[in-house]
Amino acid sequence: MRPSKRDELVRKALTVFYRDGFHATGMDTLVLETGISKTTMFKHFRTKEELILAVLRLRDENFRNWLMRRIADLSPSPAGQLIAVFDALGEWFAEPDFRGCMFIKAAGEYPEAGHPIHAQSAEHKRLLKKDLEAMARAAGATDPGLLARQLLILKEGAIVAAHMGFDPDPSQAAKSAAQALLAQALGAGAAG
Amino acid sequence: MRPSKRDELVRKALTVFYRDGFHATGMDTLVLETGISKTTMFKHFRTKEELILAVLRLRDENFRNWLMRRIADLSPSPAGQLIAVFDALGEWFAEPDFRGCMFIKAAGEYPEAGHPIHAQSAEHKRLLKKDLEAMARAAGATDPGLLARQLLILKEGAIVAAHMGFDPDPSQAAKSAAQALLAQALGAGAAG
DNA sequence: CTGTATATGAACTGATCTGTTCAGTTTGAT
DNA sequence: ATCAAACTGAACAGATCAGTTCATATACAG
Repeated sequence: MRPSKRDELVRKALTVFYRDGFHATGMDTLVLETGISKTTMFKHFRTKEELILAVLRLRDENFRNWLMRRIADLSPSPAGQLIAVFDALGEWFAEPDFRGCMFIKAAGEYPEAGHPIHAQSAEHKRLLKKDLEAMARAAGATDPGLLARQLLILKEGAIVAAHMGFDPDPSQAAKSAAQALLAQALGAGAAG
Repeated sequence: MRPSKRDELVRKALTVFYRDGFHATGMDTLVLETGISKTTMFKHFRTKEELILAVLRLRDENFRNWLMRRIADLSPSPAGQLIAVFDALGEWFAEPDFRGCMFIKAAGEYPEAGHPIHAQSAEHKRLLKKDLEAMARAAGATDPGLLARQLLILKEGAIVAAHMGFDPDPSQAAKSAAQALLAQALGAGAAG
């Protein structure tokens, strides 16, 4: 348990960056909000960017683990789990501290594709797509790649809708769309 | 043509904010990139926030006008136009300066729902939803509100996918999903 | 030609930004 | 008890932040 201060910093910085944004959060703010000295911060991370990258790594791990475990709890079958994704999203959206997707926000604040923060955010989405595609294949979809892409697009759209508040129940709207797409992807295979 | 400098400022500031982000763009950068003096800027807008709001108003007008005209050119029927939305998106994604949705980014950088910039960004999406819902109603969808919400979620997801680059052809994936949803929304009406 | 509105550059405020330096303190293992 | 590693606060650097001030310049209408 040696590097506990580092983990504590990353964990607490995550909540501040998520709440206020990356550019809007200064290192002095992090000193106040984490109670960790600036000297220690810059001993563990040479730059703010490195800290952000560590935060995003933690977020990726936390989020994907949470989602996969949640949908496994909600449904035993791969097809059911693909739909349960949107029930899990609905639970997330209802949390009082929900502020949208940290990776979408990171990619927005660092908009160049080549920027490390942007690239790492995109990687999180690619990993999600791989997870969905494996489930779509296990469910017996005719084109698991396409279904995974469509469901991922629905997921990202629902998150944006929930954060910006222009849809009264984005997870439900996305879920009904996902059901139609899944039925089509399974039905076509059975019929062909 | 009296307030031409003001319009010029808003137009040029839009490209810089869109390219680099809001917090990342300082007023001195705008002086360099627009060639307009800081004194003039702060005569037209009392704060940076007011300038951003004007930029977002222009962006809303430009984008919605462009989208509606483009889909009207691509298809004569409401149902065809709902699908053409995703062809139009594909053209936008292919532009070299494409950097995602300015309103999603604005809402990300100003994450509090009550913030004027966040609220105005959300309003843009609500106006888009109204446009889509009118088209869905004209197309004869059983539940025009639901179809509009689903298509809007697909649109936002496709934009995120295009910006973050985790889908090889997001507009096509979203379009095929939209076709399935539209067919369901029209078919159910004909069958019932 | 004159008066008014608009635009300009440059300097300035005071705060905040990322990152550094340094001298001293806490911590934990041996 | 000792020693090294980790942590601390505070001051500092130099740049940049939003926004102001002021004296001057340009444009245009009567």
